[in-house]
Amino acid sequence: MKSLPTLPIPIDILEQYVIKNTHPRRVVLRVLLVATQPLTVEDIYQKTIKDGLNEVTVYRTLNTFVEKGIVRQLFLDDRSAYFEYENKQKHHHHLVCTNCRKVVDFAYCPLPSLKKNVSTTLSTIQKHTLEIFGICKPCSRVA
Amino acid sequence: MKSLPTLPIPIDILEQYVIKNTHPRRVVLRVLLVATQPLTVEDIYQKTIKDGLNEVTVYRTLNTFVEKGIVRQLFLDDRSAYFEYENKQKHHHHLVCTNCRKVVDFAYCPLPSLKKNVSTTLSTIQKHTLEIFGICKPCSRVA
DNA sequence: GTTACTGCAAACGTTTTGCACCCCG
DNA sequence: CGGGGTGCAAAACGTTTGCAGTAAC
Repeated sequence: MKSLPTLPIPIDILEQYVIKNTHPRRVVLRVLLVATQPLTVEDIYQKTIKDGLNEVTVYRTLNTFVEKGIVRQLFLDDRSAYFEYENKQKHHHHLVCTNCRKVVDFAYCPLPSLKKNVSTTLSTIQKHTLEIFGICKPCSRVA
Repeated sequence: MKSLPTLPIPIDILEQYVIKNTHPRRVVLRVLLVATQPLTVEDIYQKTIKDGLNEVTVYRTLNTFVEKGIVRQLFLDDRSAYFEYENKQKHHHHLVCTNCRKVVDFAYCPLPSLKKNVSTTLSTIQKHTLEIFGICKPCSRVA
């Protein structure tokens, strides 16, 4: 039987990245830590209303986290941004069902084999995206 | 001396995709055909004002083109969408300079080697993104 | 005690919508 | 001539900003 991985503790993360340990930051971080897929600001805000958070504070908190490298911001063919806790241990990309919006992590990354080719144009690589969109198995059975 | 590739003619494309041949559509298509990199709606609108186009019409025209598969819509870590003429002959991805916003096409595509792996989750692949962001050589020399 | 964070209201840039008119096929 | 396309104004949406009050260190 596989043991569950221990989740990091919000306060420890805030301390580690040397940013003030405030209520909104602990709450947003907790939401992201337990999330099983990337969340929009609206998703996160809805889960934090009961803790008294303001939507603008969620935006500002997420921007701070992204700047500090605690959280990764993604764009999934939407008008809205998605956020996920940046787990440096397992870099990954995403498979997205365009029907039910379910997002599944995808371990393969092509970047290492591209670096040489890219370097003729870009002298520094900052980030990259690889997302694959389609219809997931459950959704294709229904349709 | 390399001969320039012949550009498709807007009217022919509109006919081929069976949509009404109107002034705004010909103008927007012409702009996309001669573009050397993906353009935002604002970019396109600016180039079509002199032809009397309305910004809303540019939006609607582009949405129609995307639905018909004439044009590809991309998201480049921005709040705004980018559009490029869908040249089915040469599928490609993008290298984006985060400093000067220059976008360069990138021929390599990892999808073929991923298909098998993806298929355990997605029964149909509709589209995919691969964009690499960094600092281009000219920009890195200045900084 | 300072500095940085938060909440509120208001502004912002991008995109969509409702409706009357117009033009392509 | 009918149905789809267009222009205009206005709304909707996601996100950012200014400012006064508050909390963390």
